[in-house]
Amino acid sequence: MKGVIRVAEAELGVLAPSLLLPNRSGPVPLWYQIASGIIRAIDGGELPAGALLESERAMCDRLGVSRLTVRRAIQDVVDKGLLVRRRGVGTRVVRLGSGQHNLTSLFEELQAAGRRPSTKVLELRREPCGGEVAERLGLQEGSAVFHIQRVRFADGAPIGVLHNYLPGSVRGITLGALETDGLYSLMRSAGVVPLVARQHVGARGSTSRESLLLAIERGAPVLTVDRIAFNAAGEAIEHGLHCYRPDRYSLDLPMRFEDQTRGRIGA
Amino acid sequence: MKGVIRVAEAELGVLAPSLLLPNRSGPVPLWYQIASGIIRAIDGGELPAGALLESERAMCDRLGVSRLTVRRAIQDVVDKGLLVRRRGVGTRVVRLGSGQHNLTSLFEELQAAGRRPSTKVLELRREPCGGEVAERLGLQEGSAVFHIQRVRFADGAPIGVLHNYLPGSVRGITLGALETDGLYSLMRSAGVVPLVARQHVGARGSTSRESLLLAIERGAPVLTVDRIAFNAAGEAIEHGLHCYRPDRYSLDLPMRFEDQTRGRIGA
DNA sequence: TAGTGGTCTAGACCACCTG
DNA sequence: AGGTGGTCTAGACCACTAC
Repeated sequence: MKGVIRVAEAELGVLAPSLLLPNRSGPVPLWYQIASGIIRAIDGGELPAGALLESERAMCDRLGVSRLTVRRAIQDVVDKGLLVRRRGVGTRVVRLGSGQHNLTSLFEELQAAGRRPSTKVLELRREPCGGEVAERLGLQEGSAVFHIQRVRFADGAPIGVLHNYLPGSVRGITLGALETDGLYSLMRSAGVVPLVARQHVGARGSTSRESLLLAIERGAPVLTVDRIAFNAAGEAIEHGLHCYRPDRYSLDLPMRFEDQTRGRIGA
Repeated sequence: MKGVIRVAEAELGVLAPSLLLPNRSGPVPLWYQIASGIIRAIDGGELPAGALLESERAMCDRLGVSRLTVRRAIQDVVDKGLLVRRRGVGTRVVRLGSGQHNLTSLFEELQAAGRRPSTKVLELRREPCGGEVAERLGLQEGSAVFHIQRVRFADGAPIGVLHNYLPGSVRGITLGALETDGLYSLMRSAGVVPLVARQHVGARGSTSRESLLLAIERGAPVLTVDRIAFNAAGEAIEHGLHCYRPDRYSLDLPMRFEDQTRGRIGA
C-alpha cells in the first residue's frame, strides 16, 4: 500500500500554485512576493511533496513578470531547501519525511510551536575589553566595550546564555528594551546596521556558571555560536559568544551542492 | 599609532582588483570566474580589509560584461562573508581581526593548513533500517539500506565518526573507494546526484563507542550534524549522522542580514 | 526534437546616501 | 545633484534531459 503511494507521488503532474498576482505598487520586491507565495503553497499542501512545479516560462506568462524575476524567486526557495532544480528536468518539491518540520528560521525558532520566548538581562555595562574580544572587534586591548549578558527562555525554561560585545557605546540599549526587543533591532534603531556576519558553530562542556543558568550539570555539552557582525564600512560592530542547551536548541542550515561544471577556475 | 592605522584604512580609496579578463570559451560561468578573481584579490592582499571596491558599473565597463553578471559575482562573495554592500554607499571588504582565517569551506577544512586527511571504513553493508532512518529517508521500516560507518582523521588524529545511510543499493561504493574519495563524489559517479540537503547542527555527549573512536572521555561533548540529501526527483537519497570532536572541528557559516524593506509580505 | 533550467545582454527606473 | 546598489524587462543562446 505504501509502495503505491510512492508511485502515485512520483507521477504527480505539473502543478501551478495559485500565487496571488504580485503587487507592484508597494515596496516589497516582486521576487520576494512570488517566493513567499511558493512557500505558502508548499506549507499549505497545495504543492505536495514530490510535485513538479510548472516551468519558469509558464510562471512568467501566468504572473506577467520577467523570467529573471521568477528565477530569483525560485532560487530563494531552493536556498531554503524546499525545492530542487535540475536542467532539462524541472523543479520539484522536496520529499521531507513525516517528522521533519518544513521551515525553521535560523534564530527565531523559539517563537515557533507556540513556545513563548523571554529574555533576562544579567549584565549591561561598559568595561575594558580583554584581548580575545579586542582582536575579534579590531580594537586595542582595554578599549571600552559595551558588554551584555542575557539568558534566553522559552516557556520559562532556559535555552541559552548570550554574551554580546559592542565597541564604544550605543544609545537606546537599555535593560527594559533588551527584554522585549532583539539586540539587532535595537542596534538598527540606533543607526548601527549589521549587514553580514561571520559565524562559527561548535560545542564544548558548560562552565559552572552556565550550568547553573541553564539548569544542567557542570560540563554537560552545550552548542556554541561565535559571531562577528559587520556594517557597511566593513567594521566589526558586534561580537556574540552564545551557548545553548542542545536538547532545546539546534541550528537548521539548508545547503545547495555546487555545480560540477566549474571544477577548474578559468585562467 | 594603531588609531592612525584605523583612520588610514577608513580612507582607502576606490580599488579595482586586477581581475583577469574572463574566458568566454570555457564551461566556467563568467560570474564564477569574476567572483574567484575578487576572492583571490582579497586573499592576496590586493584588496585589503576596509578597501572600497570599484562600482558595479565601473567593473562592467572594465571587464566588458553586463551589470547583472558583475552583480552575481559580487553577490557570491558577499554570501561568503568577505564583502559588504550598501545602496548609495558602495561595496567594501570586511575588516576581519588578525586571528580570523579568511576563507574556510564548510566541510573540506581538513585539507586546509596542510592537515593530511584520511578515512577509515568501519562498516559497509546492507541492512534493514530502523524506524528513525526509515522516517528520514521516506522508506518503510525494515527496508534495505546501505549503511556506512567511517572515522575521519586529520594528520592521523581522529576528527569525527560518520554514519551514512543510502536507500537500496549503490554500485561503485567499495571500501577502497571510500578511503580515497568522498561519499558524494562516489554517489555522483554512480548517477545518484545530490542537489540540496537539509541539515541540523547540534551537540550532545559522546557514546562510549564514539569516545573510544575519537579518543575522548565518555560523555565528552561532540558536535553533531544530521543531514538528508535530495535528488532532482525530490527523493531523499542519503542520510548522514555525524559527530565531531569540537576541539578539532567546527562549522563556518557566513550570514547575510535580511533587508528591512520587506517587513510585510504584499497581499 | 522539444522542453527544461543556466547564463548573459543592454538597457531602464527606483531608493538611498553623500556632497 | 550625482553616484551607489536594488529591482526589473524582453529578449537571446547554451547544455542538458527526456522521448
